[in-house]
Amino acid sequence: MRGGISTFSIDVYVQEIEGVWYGVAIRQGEVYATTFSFEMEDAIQRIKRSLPKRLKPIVWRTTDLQAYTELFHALHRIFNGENPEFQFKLNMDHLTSYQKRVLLCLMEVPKGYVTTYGSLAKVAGGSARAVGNVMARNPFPLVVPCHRVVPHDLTVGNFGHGREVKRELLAREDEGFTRPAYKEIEGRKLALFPVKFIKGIKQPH
DNA sequence: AATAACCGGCGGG
DNA sequence: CCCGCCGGTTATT
Repeated sequence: MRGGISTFSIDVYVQEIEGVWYGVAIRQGEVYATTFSFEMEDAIQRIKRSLPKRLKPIVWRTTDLQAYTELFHALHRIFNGENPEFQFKLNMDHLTSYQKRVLLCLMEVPKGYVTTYGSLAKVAGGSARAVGNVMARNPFPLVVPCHRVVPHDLTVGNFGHGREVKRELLAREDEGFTRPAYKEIEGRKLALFPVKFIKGIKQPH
């Protein structure tokens, strides 16, 4: 192939659980992308968009409960506001160093809290705008919780799956926290706000 | 390789 | 509300 870098195939699996379609891209035991959608085709398209050009996706629809049951169910549990162990290795080799830095910081935001684009930028570098760019292209939605990033006025803000879905995800993640907190990352403070602080989040009663 | 256009934001008036 | 700026990424030349 003319001395160029060869292309590799990567397996893309989709599976439906309780009305939600989940998708994962896996190669040699490592996860390259995850997604969810309410339509199978959309889930496949979202996964494909996340993959680097040189990876040729091969799509499988899995109904059998074998290799990746645990992975799909972890995604489904996060979707439902739970906090499962996630022991699969994420492969971020195809991301820029800035994307990796932002996503790794974001993984420090625990369920029940949100942070802001600006605060994430202060910790990870770049600007709030740049953080927004990273969020918009997050290859691991749910696993890397980009739904936990909101504008600094604590409105819900935007979301690739629609802001109503973002609102619902956050409402289900409520842990009853009532005070802001922060997490120290490399000497800088990442702001954490209870999900209750977000404007328009339904209170459970 | 260089430049422009595009945003899931912010902050000041 | 408006506006200038933000800075990484992608599209265009």
